[in-house]
Amino acid sequence: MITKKAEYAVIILAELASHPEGALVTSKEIAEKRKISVNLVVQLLSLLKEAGWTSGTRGPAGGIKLTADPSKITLKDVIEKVDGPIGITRCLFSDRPCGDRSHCSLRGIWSKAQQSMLDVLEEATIKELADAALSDF
Amino acid sequence: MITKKAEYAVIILAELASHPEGALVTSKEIAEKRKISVNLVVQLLSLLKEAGWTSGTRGPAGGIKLTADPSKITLKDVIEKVDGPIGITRCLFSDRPCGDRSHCSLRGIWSKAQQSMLDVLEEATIKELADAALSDF
DNA sequence: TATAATATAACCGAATTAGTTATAATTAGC
DNA sequence: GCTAATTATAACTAATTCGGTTATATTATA
Repeated sequence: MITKKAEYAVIILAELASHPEGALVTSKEIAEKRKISVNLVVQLLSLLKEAGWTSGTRGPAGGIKLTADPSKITLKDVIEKVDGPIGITRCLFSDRPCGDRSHCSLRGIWSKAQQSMLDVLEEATIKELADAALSDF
Repeated sequence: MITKKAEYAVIILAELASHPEGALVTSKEIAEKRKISVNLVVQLLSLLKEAGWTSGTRGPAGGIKLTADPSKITLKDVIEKVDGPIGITRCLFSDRPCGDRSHCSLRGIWSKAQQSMLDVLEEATIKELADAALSDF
């Protein structure tokens, strides 16, 4: 399952993307507005920074800003960064069919189902979400 | 994630469907052929029976047989029976957006991604799998 | 009556998840 | 320089889930 942390990370990025480019937003502001524990926001920002999507300035008047183009960050990217590789079944975490078989029909179905899901998550970007979110609140 | 138990259940049904209609197959045979612990096979058969897909005859010369049309059992059915309701995010287990909002764009994306996956799993049947599996071994 | 088989429930250790706590580093303003 | 605000990072924890086992009862054959 896609974890809540991954979902929060998406929300945090969308929140950042909804501010003017380069604007600094504090963890606390994000946490309060999106109703996420400040601790979690801070923890997740660490990952987002590592991925090269955000950068922070410390001290009073500090905050976080986006450093990547939100139209280039897909939901799949964010999920993989936070949760690690995506797999709807344990089978798909291996790079070959189990046992010593060369082919497995079931694996083919899992793979197709997962790819179908990933297609949607690869098409959806943080920017789209940030734009749409304006009408959500 | 789709659990191994759900995956095993699918395999067990496919194995049963690969035998002549009405033929009795023992848990032990299934377990050995598909490399699943006998205990697990037995445990899962209990669920499959509950779903109305199989029935067993006890005693020596007993076994399990399919009682449902394998072309009517979809992978989604099996997964839901074993794992319970499917949800790729926690959000989708609730029947409304979180908070007191009437709309949530992110939820819409999760929903679309999940449905896309379910479309594949709803289209795939035990019969198809059983037929294809002949070439897998 | 012994044995082979299904049926059902309870249990268990390990991993994962969601979230917290603790602590360090940096910077602005007084 | 000191204090407070803020990011940065790591370690920890309680609760849940997962994969699998164990135990016991029931049924049917020979």
